[in-house]
Amino acid sequence: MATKKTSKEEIIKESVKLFKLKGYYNTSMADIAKACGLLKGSIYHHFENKDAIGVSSLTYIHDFFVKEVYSIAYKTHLPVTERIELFIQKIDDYFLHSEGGCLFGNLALELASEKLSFTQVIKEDFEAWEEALAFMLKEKYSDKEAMVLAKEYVALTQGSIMMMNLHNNSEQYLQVGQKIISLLKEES
Amino acid sequence: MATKKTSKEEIIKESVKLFKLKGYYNTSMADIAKACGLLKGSIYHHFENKDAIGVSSLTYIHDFFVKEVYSIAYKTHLPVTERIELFIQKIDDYFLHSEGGCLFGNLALELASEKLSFTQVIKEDFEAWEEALAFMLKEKYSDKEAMVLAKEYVALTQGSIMMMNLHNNSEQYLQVGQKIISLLKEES
Amino acid sequence: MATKKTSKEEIIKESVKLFKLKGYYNTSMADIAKACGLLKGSIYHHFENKDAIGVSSLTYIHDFFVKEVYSIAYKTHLPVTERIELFIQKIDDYFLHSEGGCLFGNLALELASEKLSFTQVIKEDFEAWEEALAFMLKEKYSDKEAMVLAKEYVALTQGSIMMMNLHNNSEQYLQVGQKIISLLKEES
Amino acid sequence: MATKKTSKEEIIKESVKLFKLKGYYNTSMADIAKACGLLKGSIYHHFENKDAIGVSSLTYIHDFFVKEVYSIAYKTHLPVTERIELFIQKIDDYFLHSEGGCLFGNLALELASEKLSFTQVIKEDFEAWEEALAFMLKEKYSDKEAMVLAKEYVALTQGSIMMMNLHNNSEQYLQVGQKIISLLKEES
DNA sequence: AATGAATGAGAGTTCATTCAT
DNA sequence: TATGAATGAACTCTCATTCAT
Repeated sequence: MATKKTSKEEIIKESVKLFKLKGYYNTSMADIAKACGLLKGSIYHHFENKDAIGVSSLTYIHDFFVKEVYSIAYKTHLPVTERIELFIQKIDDYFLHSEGGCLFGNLALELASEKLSFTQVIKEDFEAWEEALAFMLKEKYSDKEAMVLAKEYVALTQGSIMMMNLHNNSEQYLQVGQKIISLLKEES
Repeated sequence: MATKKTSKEEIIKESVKLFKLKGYYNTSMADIAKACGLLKGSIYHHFENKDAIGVSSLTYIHDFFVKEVYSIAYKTHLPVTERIELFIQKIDDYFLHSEGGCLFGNLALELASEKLSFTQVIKEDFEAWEEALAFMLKEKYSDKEAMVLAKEYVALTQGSIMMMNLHNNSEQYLQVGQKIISLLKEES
Repeated sequence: MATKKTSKEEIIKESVKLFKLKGYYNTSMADIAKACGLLKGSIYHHFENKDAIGVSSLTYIHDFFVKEVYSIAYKTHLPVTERIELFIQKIDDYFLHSEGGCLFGNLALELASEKLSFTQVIKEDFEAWEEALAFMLKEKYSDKEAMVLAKEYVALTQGSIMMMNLHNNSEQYLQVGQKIISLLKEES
Repeated sequence: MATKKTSKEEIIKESVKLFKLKGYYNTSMADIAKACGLLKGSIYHHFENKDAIGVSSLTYIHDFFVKEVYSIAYKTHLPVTERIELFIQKIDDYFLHSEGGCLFGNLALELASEKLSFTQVIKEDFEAWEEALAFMLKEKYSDKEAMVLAKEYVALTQGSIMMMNLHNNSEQYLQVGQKIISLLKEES
């Protein structure tokens, strides 16, 4: 479903990389422009300002996760054990190859109290993630239990990405996915 | 004209608040100075540069946790159930009243790949936290299991603080501490 | 509100004037900008930093002297007496109308032990000057004598410019050129 | 005739060293204080401001030269050949061991058009130097010739110090003194 | 006399943004 | 659409100077 690969998308892709690695404030418009082979003035043909790039970057990643990952939870023609494994697989694939960790987590901590338009998208993503997980967990747990477990596992995943990022070491991270899977696979 | 006798510790305290709420790059020397009732130039009387304030802020909080929190784990004259409850109590007290979340977590995500002198202190703190937790868990679990659980709970705590911060809602956070306590209190 | 199309060369020309009159450290980026009708931030569009302006200024003057003055020495189709007169004429023309003296001499004394990239260009210029003079003097003197005389006359010229500058009086300076000419014109 | 070695003199001595090596504007009050083992605020007990240190430094060196060097010219109970040799000897002793060159020459070029109180002292020194030399040269040359030669040799000395300083090489400098001596010693 | 905290101006530099070409 | 020159505000940091202690 890859779309036109417009310049706009290229700018977003490069911005995502930079925001993850360098942070939002520490990434300049010149950094973004350089990464795209442009001059900084030229970016304003595509985005109104830096914040617009920030929001678009978050939305871009959010859309990817909704379409490619969270949607898996709702493919009820597949058994839930298969769905949860696919779900975790996709998430692991993404974060184990994502230099700089998770854009949502990073910007959540850097900008939480300052840029409300950003936190809005971040919250929406985390909620979609939690709901998708909870939807699957409800096959075995009560609605309330499922939601609590889902929230816990999203938080744990974010904390693990933070540690993985800090230590440049993915060992610990991997066990998170397996724990989630086992929540549904273990015989009760 | 002159003399207000601002101490290094005062500057650090104000900086910690600002760094947590606004982030590192988004906090200016003028912001810090203003919070201390000084002009921006005056801060350089106390700190060589902004990075020195950053490292000192991290070290200040780290020292507090080592002395006031992590040390509890090693007070072996107390029963482990009492120690873990005190330990969690102290951590909860801190983070439930800490506007802007956890300085270590926030700066870890904002600066991980950019300021190695910062990540050094952050790593040290997380390791001290993990070791203190593991030390208590070893009363009931193998050395290896204890360390795995400790790492998991530190990550989970960080992730929970992130969510609490994002949603301005402490509900979910509180259950993390209780889960850790129950790891040691439940009859096996 | 933009666009005045200031060229690099314009900035260099104004900088040379200012550096000669006020010295390097005492000339601010704002001074340079103002002389060019710009704001200080705008200069960074043309030069990476102040030192780059300094080196470019020295190089600009050096290139002028190489092309317009020192080259005269090597126009061997002209008799040496004509060459030396032209050579001295050009140098006099320059320094008698150069407010603030000689950029090379001034910056040599202000920055000799601090900015090695500057002293490099300054040395190169003085050496080119000495070699050009020596090349002409070799028509009447041995290689060694010619070089000694050349070095002496460059030093004397620099000292004379210093005095001319200090006293706002060109009398003494003018005799230096005549002495050099007479070195080649007098019957031995 | 060494006087009380007051703090004031110490500050001047350190300032002279720093001004010669780093230039006037590039030497901060903190630099001077540090060199004296003081804090920068303390200097203001001895000097009203930085310019006062600058003028005092120039005057200090000027007084030294008047008393120890230029005075030699007027000791008419000695033969002029002995006087000129002593004179040159003293000057060579000074400049061959003077890191950073000549304070008068350096500040002349850095501050000529900016600090008139400085140029005043500098001019006075150079004039005293020229007059002392001329006084001796008058034994063999007309008044006018003597003055012209004296001015020429002071300028040449300054130019030579500049080159010596720039190249970190004293070879060429030494011949200047000998040339002056030979002006009086050669049989006509 | 010396200290050390503070000042206030200004240094060099960066940055998001604008806009004529 | 892209460029590149310019803006103006803000940034980190330095400096000469002041003054209560």
